[in-house]
Amino acid sequence: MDSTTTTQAPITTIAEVGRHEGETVTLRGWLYNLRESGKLLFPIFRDGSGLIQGVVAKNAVSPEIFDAVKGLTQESSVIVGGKVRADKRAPGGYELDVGNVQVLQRVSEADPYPITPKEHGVDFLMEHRHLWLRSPRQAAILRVRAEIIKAARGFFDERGFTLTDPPILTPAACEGTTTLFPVDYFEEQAYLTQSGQLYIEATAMALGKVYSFGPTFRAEKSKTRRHLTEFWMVEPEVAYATLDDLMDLAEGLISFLVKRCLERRRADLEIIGRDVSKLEKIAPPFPRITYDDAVKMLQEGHAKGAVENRFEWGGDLGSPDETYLSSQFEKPVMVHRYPATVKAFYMEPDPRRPELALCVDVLAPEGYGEIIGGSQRMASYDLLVKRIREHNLPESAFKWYLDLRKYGSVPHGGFGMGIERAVAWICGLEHVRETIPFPRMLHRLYP
RNA sequence: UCCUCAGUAGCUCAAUGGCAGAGCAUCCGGCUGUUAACCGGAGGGUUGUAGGUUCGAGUCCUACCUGAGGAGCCA
Repeated sequence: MDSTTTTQAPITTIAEVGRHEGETVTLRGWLYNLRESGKLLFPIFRDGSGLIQGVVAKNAVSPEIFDAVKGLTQESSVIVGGKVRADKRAPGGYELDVGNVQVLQRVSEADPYPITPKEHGVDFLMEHRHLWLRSPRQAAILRVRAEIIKAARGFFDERGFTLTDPPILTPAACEGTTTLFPVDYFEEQAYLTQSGQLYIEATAMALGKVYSFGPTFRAEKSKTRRHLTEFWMVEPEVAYATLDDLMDLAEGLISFLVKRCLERRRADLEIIGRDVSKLEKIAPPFPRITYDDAVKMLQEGHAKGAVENRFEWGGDLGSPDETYLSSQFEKPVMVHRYPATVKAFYMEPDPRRPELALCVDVLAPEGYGEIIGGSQRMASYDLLVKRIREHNLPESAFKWYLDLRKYGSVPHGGFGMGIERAVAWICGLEHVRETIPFPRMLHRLYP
C-alpha cells in the first residue's frame, strides 16, 4: 500500500460522491470541522471540490479509528475510506459512513488552525489569506473567476481573435508616470505595464483581430472596494472596428460570461449567496446612452435628491455618478461619446462633434460601476502628433506607435475589461479583494 | 494626498472616569443524529505606541503607528 491510499476503494472527490451511492470510496482531503456526541462523531471533510459530513459510530469501527477521529484537529490532512449514503439531513445530499481514516498530518492543538467556522474581521482574514482560501466561499469565488477567464478566452478564440501578449516591462510612461511602478532594468528605468493597449494596436495591424490577457499594474493610492494595484485585464483590439462594433462586442462578451457562469458554476454562485435572478436578465441588447443623456439623467437625479452634487457637462463621471446611472438599469449600461478633454489622448474624435471622443464605458448594474472602458483609436498621424504634444508626452517614446499611422492606418479600436471587477459583479461581492487569490492593494503586500 | 471611523485574550466583541469581562477557539469531563451542536469546569491580558490631565484612565487630551470605509484617479 502506498502513502496515498488506505483501502482498495476507488478514489473519488466529494463533488462526484453522488455517482458512488452505496459504494465504499476513498476521499483525500482535510478535516473542516468536528462535532461530537458521545459515542457518535460527525467529522466534516473538505477536499477542494466540496464538503461532506462523515459519521463515525463507536460500535462500528475499531477503537483506533474512533480515537483518531475523536481528537482530530481542524484542517488536519486525512485520507478517509467510507460508504456513501444518501441522507436528506445532509446539505449536499450525501453522508459518508466512515470505516477507515489515515491521518497524514495532524494539526497541533498547541497551535490550532486560526480560521474557525466563526466570524472574523477583514484584517485578520487578509493576514491569513493563504488559509482563508480554503473556506468554501473563497474557493467558490475562485472557481467562478476561473470560469470567467476561460469563457472570455473562449469567446475571443472562437471569433477569430488571436491572443497576442503585450510586454509587462515597458520603457516609458504611456499616460503619465505617476501611476506606474518603476523597475530597475539593468540600470535603466523601466515600468510595469498599466495597459497592453498600445502594443496590441500594433498586433491588430498585423493580425486583424487580437486580444491580450494579462496582469496590469497601477501605483495609484486608491483605497476603495473597486481597486487593486495589480489586476488582470482582457483587452480585445480590432482593425477596421467602429465604436458601434466595439459596443456590440462588449455586449456579446459580457452576456456570454454571465451565461457561462449560470450554466457551469450555478452551485458556486449559490454558495456565495448570489441572487442569480438578477444575472438571468443579462442578455443583449444593453441600453446605450450618450454622455449627454447621462448628464441629463444625473441632473434629473439631483433635482429629485437622489444625486448629491449637481453634475455639469464637461466633467468625468465620478464614482457616485456611475453608481446612480447603473442603478437605473437592470442590465449593464453603455455610456458613449464623452468630452475628449476628460479622456485619453489616443481616442478618435467624433467627426460630427469633434469635442467628443468615440469612446464607451460599460457600467455594471447593482451599483458596481465601470467594468469596461474602450474607444475607437485615433487614425490620423498628424492629429495624433498634435495630441501627444498637447499632453506633453515624450514624442520619441511614441515613435513606434506613430508608425502605425504612417504605414496603412485604418480605423480601429478596442476595450479593456477588468477581470476582478467583472468577477465581483457576477459574484455579487462587496469588494474586489476576494476575487483574486492574493490581492495586491495599497496597504497589502503580504502574504 | 484629503475626509471619516476603529485598534481590549488566538478570534469576534463588552466594560457611566472607580475590581478588565463574555462567546468562540484550546485543555479536562458528559452526551448515539449533531448542523457556526449542546451542557459542566480550567487556563489565557504590557487594553496599538509615547506623553499628558486626574486621587484614580481601556475610557478624557496631544502626537505617532497600524488598519478599514469613502473621495480623487481608474478597470
